[in-house]
Amino acid sequence: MNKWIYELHARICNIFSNPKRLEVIDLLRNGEKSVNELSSLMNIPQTNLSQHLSLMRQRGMLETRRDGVNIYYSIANPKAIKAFDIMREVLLEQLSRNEKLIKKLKSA
Amino acid sequence: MNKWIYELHARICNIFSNPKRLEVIDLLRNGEKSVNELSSLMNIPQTNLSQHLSLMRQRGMLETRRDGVNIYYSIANPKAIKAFDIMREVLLEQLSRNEKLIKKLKSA
DNA sequence: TTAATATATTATTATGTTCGCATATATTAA
DNA sequence: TTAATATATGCGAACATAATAATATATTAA
Repeated sequence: MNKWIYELHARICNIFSNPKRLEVIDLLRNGEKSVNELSSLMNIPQTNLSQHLSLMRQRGMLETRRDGVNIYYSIANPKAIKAFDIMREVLLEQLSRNEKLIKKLKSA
Repeated sequence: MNKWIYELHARICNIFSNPKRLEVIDLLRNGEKSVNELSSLMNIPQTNLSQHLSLMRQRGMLETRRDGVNIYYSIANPKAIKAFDIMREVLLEQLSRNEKLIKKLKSA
C-alpha cells in the first residue's frame, strides 16, 4: 500500500494548521527575516517563535542563513506561498457565502 | 489586530494535517462518493470515517447530498484540490532533492 | 410494525501539540 | 577572557486530536 505518501503529505501540511506558523509564512513571503525581526513583528516570546521556526525548518518549509549573530529565515519553496494563498481564497469565499446567507435570512 | 484571520486560516488548513482526511480528498477529487464507498476503499472503520467527514463538513470543505439511505460527500470548493496538489508537489520536490543528496553522498 | 442497511454521535482512552520557563549555545565586541 | 546579544533546546503542564467501541438515528423494504 502507498499510504505513506499521505502521512508525509499530512506532515508538511500540518505546518499550516497553526496560526502563528501561518503568520510567519506571511511575513516571509517577500523575503528573509531574522528571528528578532519576526519576533518583534509578531509580539510573541522569542523562545516560542524559535520552536515554530525549528519545526518548519525540520520539515523543509524554511531555510536559514547565518549572518554574524543573526539567523535569517526564508521560505524554501515559493509554491508553499501559492498553496497558502489558495487556501486563504477558499476561506474568504466561505466567509462571503456566509455573509450573503446572513443577509438573506435578515431580510426574510 | 487582524490575527483572527490566521486562526480561521489555520482551522481550515488543519483538515490537511491528517492522512486519512487527505485520502478522502483524493478519493473525492473526481466526484462524490457515499460513506460506504469511501469506507470500503479506505479500509477503515465506518465510525472513524464518519468522524473525519463530519469535521470536514463542519469546516466547509465537504458538502453532502442524501439519496435514499446513502449520503454522498463531495468537495465544496475545487480550489481545495488545487492547494492539495501544490502541497503534494512541494513534498515530491523535497523528496527528489533528498534522493539526489543521498546519491551524491554515496558516490563521494 | 419489524428488520436490514447506512450513517452519525458519544464516551473513553491514547497520543500529539502548544506554551512558558529555565537554561544552553553561538557570535561579536570589549 | 568576560559581557552582551541572538538564537536554540529540554522539560512539564494544559490542552487538543484521533481511534476505538458502543450506541443511536434515519431510510427503505418486507
